Amino acid sequence: MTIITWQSVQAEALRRIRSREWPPGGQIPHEADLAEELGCSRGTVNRALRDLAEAGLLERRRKAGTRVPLNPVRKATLEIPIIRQDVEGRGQSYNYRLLSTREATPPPEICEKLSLKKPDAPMVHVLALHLADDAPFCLEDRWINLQVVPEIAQTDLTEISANEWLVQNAAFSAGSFAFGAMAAPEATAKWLDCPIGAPLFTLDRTTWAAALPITSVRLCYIPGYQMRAEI
Amino acid sequence: MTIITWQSVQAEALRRIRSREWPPGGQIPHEADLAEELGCSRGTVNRALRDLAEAGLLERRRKAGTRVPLNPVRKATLEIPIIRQDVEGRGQSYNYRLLSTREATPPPEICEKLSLKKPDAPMVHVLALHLADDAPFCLEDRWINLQVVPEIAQTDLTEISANEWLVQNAAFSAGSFAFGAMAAPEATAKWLDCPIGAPLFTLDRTTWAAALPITSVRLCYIPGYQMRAEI
DNA sequence: AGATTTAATATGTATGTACATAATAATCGA
DNA sequence: TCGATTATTATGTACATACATATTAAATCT
Repeated sequence: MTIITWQSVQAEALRRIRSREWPPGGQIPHEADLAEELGCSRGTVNRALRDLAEAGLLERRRKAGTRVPLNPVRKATLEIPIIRQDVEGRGQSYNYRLLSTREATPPPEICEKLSLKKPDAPMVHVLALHLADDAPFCLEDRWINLQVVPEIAQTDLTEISANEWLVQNAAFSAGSFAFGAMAAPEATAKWLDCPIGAPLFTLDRTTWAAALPITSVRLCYIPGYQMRAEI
Repeated sequence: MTIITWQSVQAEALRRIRSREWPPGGQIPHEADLAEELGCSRGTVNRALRDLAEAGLLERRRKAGTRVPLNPVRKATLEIPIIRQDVEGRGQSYNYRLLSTREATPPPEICEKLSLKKPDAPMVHVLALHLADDAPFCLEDRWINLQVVPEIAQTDLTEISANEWLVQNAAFSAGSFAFGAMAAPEATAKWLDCPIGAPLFTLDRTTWAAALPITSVRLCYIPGYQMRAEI
């Protein structure tokens, strides 16, 4: 006799969804019925189905029951590694070069990303290059809010990247990402050692501590870079 | 007196992580201790911390306990909507145009994506344009494995997009995504009504039913498109 | 001392029970 | 018949308990 775990219940539910034994749009049996049929407790079924619902493969509503959605919104889990780990995970050696730091008033588009009405105080602007096997890999263009992390002004960013420093030293509460593409401007092309106008994959990230914006960064990856995710 | 829920326990744990009350690299109290301190059962603490661990904000190991990782791998949940929903979610009207369908032998790079040694059978090749407010939005270049979904050959893809048909009619078991950027080739530029060489955000997706590859698709979005995710 | 076995321990999970919550269905009154 | 109220019901969650599992630390043996 095999033991029933919530994983095995989940696997069986997945099988029924994929085999269309539970067709799209259709209602599936109640937790209690499934528990009896599969020979386990309702808690176990609940755990299994709850996870599937979180993944978007089922829709659950109190009293209404559980159904297979007609148009599932697939949720992919994307692991956003620190660039060092991304590079080292590819079996390449990681290196980092600080290109410039300065204190300046952020331009309007950065203010907008940080939800600041107007630039009331200078921020730290960091330009840095991440290298894989000593070849350019990713150009980082970052603005850091001095009002939230004033210590950054005294930090030697030649030793540790702003990315890593912030991850290890700034309490954050929320963040948003946006992926896109852009044509390499002249300065970017120079640093990434690619033709001007080359299509670059970009990752914009803004990070918050409660209601205070900490940092906004744009990462420009070398031509050909791909970011992968599993479903 | 406020009631303790697993959400409130999770919020308190998050607060301690972010406030560095539980510093990076440090061990946090045992479930049993936390349960006593917060006035709830261990099950409730377990549920709260388990979810945080799944999100990458804690590391848990049996006997070793729970610690705050030094270099958290942030996991962003990306919702991959059907393009129709993406467009309609932006408040625009969705439209779809089938540009061409044909049966052909897939080129080597498609075979590779589908993990096929060599093309042993013809597949369906579909080219389609997704429109937002009747303007080009996204060009779809798809190959579909006839051996897995032969019904696609009899389907009228002018009415329903291959994307939607497959979501609703093909049982799938796994998939992988890759995001990137490319320069618009001449044909693509023509359909998307953008300059040749314009930087395009691309999404490659391959879908499987057990060990059988169902489809491989490349979506090319218009210049300026961004895909968003929250953390 | 070094290797192997054994004990201790923190998390992982299953169960039964009880009640909460949300949404639907049924009922009743005007 | 319509609208408001009241039951009903499926999922959501909390708890206590028990045991499983993985891992570490201690103990034991050679």
